[in-house]
Amino acid sequence: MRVGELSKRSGVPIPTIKYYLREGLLPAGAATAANQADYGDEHLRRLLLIRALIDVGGVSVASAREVVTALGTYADDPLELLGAAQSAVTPRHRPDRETPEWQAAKQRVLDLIAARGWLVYPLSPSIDLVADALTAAASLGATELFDNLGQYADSAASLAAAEVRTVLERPDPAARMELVVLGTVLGEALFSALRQLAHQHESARQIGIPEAPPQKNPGIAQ
Amino acid sequence: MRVGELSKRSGVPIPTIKYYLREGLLPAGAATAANQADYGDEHLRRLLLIRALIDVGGVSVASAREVVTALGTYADDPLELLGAAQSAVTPRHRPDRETPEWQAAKQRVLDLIAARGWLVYPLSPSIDLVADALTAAASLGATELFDNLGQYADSAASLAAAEVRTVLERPDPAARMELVVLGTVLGEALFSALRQLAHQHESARQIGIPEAPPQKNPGIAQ
DNA sequence: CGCTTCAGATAGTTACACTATCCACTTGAA
DNA sequence: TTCAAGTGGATAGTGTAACTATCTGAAGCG
Repeated sequence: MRVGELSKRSGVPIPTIKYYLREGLLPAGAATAANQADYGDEHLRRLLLIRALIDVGGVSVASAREVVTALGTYADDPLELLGAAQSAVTPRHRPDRETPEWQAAKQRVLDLIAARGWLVYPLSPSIDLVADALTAAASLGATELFDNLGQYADSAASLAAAEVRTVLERPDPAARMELVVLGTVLGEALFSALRQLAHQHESARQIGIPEAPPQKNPGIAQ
Repeated sequence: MRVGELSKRSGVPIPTIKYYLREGLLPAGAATAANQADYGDEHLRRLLLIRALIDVGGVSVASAREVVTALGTYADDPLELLGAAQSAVTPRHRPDRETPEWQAAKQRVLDLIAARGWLVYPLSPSIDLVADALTAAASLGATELFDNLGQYADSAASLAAAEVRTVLERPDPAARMELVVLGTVLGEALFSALRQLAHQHESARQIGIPEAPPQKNPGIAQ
């Protein structure tokens, strides 16, 4: 197929496809003439993956490129791919990490990891992100928010266990690697939205519903 | 205090503080002369909140403004504030939501909500975000990732229940409202980082550790 | 008195993610 | 066979976001 059809089938505008080609997110098609190229189903699939990362996962174009590059580079090493996908998705940090408060928060995270016997890369940026959140909460006097850090860790662990199990059930290795990436990125988007809905429900339940919702058709679901 | 000290105590550069003042994220100080103003602890606190939202929560400046505005507007209505904070944090959507596949995904989400008796705003953007993730996974043939959507919902519910309980334990209403916002934004950042760590652990455990990690000092924690 | 700092205003910068044109070819239906 | 529509590749332009820099005239302060 040529760009026009690729565009129609993926829903991505032609100029954007060209942009992704330039940026190296999408491999070039097979050239059939000086100004003609042929794209296959793998291009369509790659394009859908890119759009899932960018639109649903909120990943930047640069990070998406790193992810798809890692998909090629670590085609047989799920652990490396997971690390690459995670660090690509991890935002650039701004917080000040030199303060003693931050160091204490990081130590708390390391203790949590050690207490649970978690096997993680000690240099993983995720550790610092947890410390960032703890430090920010503490600086605003909201330490009680994360008093039960253990419960967060337990929930995370049980979700992760189920996801990894699902991924490993895939027989085809190439498809399995794609699932690693999708689980990392889409799983986060999905869970965070579900968490918001659960917040709404629990707030309404524990506070009571003081007044009718402000929208048209104001009924509460179920 | 004057800007210089506000800057030193918060770690935010003076030009950035001025920018936040211009953009209405930070209220102006009390004017003491034509070109002098006085800032208090509430300005410092507000500044720390803004930086927590932006740096740790990854919220845009525009969304941060909406959140702090909502903090003032809904000073006595936690449910409204929660809704405002959630929609401020929710990213703008790109995916195509007109396809029958997406409609089916949305129906699945609505069924899940109904089955659990969750009390949520039927028009909440979070519902659409869940449908987006489901649709993206389906378009790439990864439906098995979210076969156990129920488990995600259960985890989200138990986390949310604990957080809402923590927030309601705060006696001071103003401080409680700040906790609503912090719980929404920081809680997400924290959980998503913990989830990544849990993924590392579970992957290593279920796959086995094929080789030494690539970093210097390559030991695995604990 | 003189050096620093300040508030407020305006203008400039960098990064990002596209989007638009242009050109010299192909393609494919009439 | 013709010729509009489409194409690959290159280059340039757009709009937004989040700062960052500079300027001006007026305090603050030792």
